[in-house]
Amino acid sequence: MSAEEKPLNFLEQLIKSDLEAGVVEKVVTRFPPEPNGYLHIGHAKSICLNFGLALKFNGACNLRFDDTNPAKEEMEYVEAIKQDVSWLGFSWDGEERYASSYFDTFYEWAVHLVNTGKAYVCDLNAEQAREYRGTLTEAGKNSPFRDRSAAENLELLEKMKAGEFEEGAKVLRAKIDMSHGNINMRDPILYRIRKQSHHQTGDKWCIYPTYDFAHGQEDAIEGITHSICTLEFADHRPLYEWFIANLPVPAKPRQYEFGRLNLNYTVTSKRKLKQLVDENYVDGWDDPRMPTIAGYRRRGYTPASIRKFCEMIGVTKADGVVDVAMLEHAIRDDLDKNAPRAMCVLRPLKVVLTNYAADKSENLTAPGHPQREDLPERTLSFSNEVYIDADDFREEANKKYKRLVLGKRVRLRNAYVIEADEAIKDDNGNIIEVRARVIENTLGNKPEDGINPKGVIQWVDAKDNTEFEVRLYDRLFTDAAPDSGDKNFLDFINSDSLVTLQKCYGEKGLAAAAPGEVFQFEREGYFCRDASEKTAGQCVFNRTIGLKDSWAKIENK
RNA sequence: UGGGGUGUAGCCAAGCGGUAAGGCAGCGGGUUUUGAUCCCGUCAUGCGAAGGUUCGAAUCCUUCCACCCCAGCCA
Repeated sequence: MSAEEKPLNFLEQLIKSDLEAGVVEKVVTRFPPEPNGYLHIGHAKSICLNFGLALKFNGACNLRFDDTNPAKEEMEYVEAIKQDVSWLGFSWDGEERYASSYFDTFYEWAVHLVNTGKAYVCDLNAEQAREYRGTLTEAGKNSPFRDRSAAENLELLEKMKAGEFEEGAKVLRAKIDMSHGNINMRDPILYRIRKQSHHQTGDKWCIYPTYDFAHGQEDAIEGITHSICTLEFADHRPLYEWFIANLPVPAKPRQYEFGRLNLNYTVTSKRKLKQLVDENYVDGWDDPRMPTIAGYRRRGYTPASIRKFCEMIGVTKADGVVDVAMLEHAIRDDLDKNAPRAMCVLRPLKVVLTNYAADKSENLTAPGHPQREDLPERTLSFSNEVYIDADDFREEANKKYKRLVLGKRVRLRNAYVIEADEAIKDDNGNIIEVRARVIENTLGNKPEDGINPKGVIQWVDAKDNTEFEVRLYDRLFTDAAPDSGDKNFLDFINSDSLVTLQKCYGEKGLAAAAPGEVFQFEREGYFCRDASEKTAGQCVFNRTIGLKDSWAKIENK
């Protein structure tokens, strides 16, 4: 289905009709992360949505840090977030924005609410406030401080701002309705006292606005037309609208909600991801097993594959769980089309070719990609000793096994057909070497005797190759829903999620692989030269994803 | 017993009163010097359930059921 045939999602339909009806002249969206952690695949969905909408409808999308809580936020995260959004391929409109740069305006607007009798300073502590708030089914009751005069409220607010009260001693609240069915409307908190310095504003403030008192106003200031957030904020929409209606804001943005992404076998909660990092279950936010943008990048996922995935899953208000196989399909599809091919032997088994001169060697050529003539050919060296994968040889096997078997033939990919004569074993009976013969004139030709090999395997010259480390990654969790119900996600960490293989042999051209470059190691999968500083000076390849393996299904039957 | 939201195949998802798109996964087959890719075929008499309106309902109405979110001075 072409792009123009693809049906519009509900937000695209909405924007299209808003544009046609003249409700807005130009669509402006925003991606508003809080800089309290690294971006993950769920954020990628939001990024693709917000930036994608702007692109599709010729609008603009801002990057805005929703930095209203200095206790949790750090500069490290704002830098990482900027890098990740850029890496995904999007450009925000102008400079990045910060909620904190509007703090003066927010304060003026708080004063405005106080002056219009719509906000008051409340002395209830957190516990008391909870009691007064009521429950989901019972109305709350008015705070005893609800009826302070505007003058008194103003004086107290100024003292809060001046740092004259301790944290938690007072808050500024909107005066709405303590019996409202929507708890967000029961006199929500606008400002709290936090005597902490902020990564952007330093020590200028000791009171900070809450999300509710900030978000819609940020949108209004920036001229956001469609403020898109996840479903759990739908309950906040009436409050969002209340502020827009009761404040002298320069525009009237509208909030819309969509269903956040859930992926099976994956945890996407910043808190839990942070725990995995802090407690060393993984090697940092960019560990290739992490569902973070940084993790996928290090793993070898391409920006295009992540964008494709986000397009595939769609945007709706239904909260479902997407099969991680969809993400895997997206990256396989991209890499199959674009990654240059190479050969690598993960578990080397030496094969000595007894009828090939021991002092001879030759250079063979192989296509860079079976379907892409634009990718350069590569040169493979060949000699009388090659490595093949230990899994590709058996002393005996049934007809389904299409690799090297004693007395049988196999094609060495891009090279000759060989026939195995003998398996050499050590004292424990382990096969340590195979002796085989090259079948004459089979480079590019079938055997002249008509006995064709059943299969093709990869190999590497044992005398001229590149040696490196390979890290095989698998899903981080063994359970499809590791954080559902009362489960503890840490109980389901896959102990085999990282298998490190030393002394893997790849064709010699791989020595020139650039950090971050991805190859298909034929018959194995896609592998990315690690680009992390953690492995600087070493040659390490991370497995992005294996090839689809129908043999595994046959074998496991 | 409150408020908000959602139910279309194993999963994601079109559908907007005219007779169930597409993708992922699966299954069967073909091509192949990658057990990959690619190609072909297959996969909902059924749209949470029951009633109703209509010539005609996944779409409209009624009732019911299930699931998700909300009682941070987090976002």
